[in-house]
Amino acid sequence: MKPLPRISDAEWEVMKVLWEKSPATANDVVERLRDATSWNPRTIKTLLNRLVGKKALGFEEDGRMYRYYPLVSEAECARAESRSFLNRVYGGALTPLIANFLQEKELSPEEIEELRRLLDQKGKG
Amino acid sequence: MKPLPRISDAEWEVMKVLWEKSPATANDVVERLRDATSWNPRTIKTLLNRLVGKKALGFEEDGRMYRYYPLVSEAECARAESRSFLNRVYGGALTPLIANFLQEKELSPEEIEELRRLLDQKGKG
DNA sequence: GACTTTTGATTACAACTGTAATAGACTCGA
DNA sequence: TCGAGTCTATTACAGTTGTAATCAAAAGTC
Repeated sequence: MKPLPRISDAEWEVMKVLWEKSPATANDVVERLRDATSWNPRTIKTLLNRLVGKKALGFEEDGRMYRYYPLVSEAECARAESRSFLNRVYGGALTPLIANFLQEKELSPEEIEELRRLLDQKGKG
Repeated sequence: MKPLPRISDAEWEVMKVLWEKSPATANDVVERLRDATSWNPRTIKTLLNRLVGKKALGFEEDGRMYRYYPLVSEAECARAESRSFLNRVYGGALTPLIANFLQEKELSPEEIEELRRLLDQKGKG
């Protein structure tokens, strides 16, 4: 298992864009972040650069532009982040985390049903 | 609602000790972290200091020693961290987060039962 | 009272982050 | 071919974090 790069908050936003659709040029990313953030395009370029440095992104040159794409999957990053978060805040215990979230978030009946299904499956396995 | 201080990873370890039992002197904290970490006592003093600066901890003087105690509760910090984590990694959606955790963590039948109970309650509410 | 020990306070310092600005290379239109 | 625009690369700079060392004050020891 390759060691995952540590992706910061701001960098994560950039990764999300590229996980959603890639490859994409810097300008594509800027465009797709325009609504969600108020970042200067320079800032986004910097983040792209750092992510390349961390080997979270790769790119192909296309003329003088780069087309960036993820080198790590969203799922594996999310898992890694989740683990470290769970350990840090809840000492690794899943139940209190979920209990806490359930308490404060509204869930649609469909979501509740979905989760119940997952639990059932877990109970059987 | 008072704004919560941002508590870093290392600082969180220190907070956990004080959430568990306080007030405690710096040396108490050092002692109680000896097993869990390999930090130099100086480092722990620094962290205590920073946490006081951030108003996450308060202290009473006891001679030339301080007795530290939390100014913010573990529950509120955990909630705040959870929210920001959920937003960052899962775009605020609870179901995928739980699904992800359920997938990779082992749960005892009791835990599953407990979670099912929580869900039922949620479904009714 | 002078010296050592102990405790918090101050200072250190590099890596990482957020947030850009500037520089250098390349391209395209005139 | 020359200037204007457009990319990426490099540099900037302050705040946070991890990880301590040093300083200064107080307190106990001889």
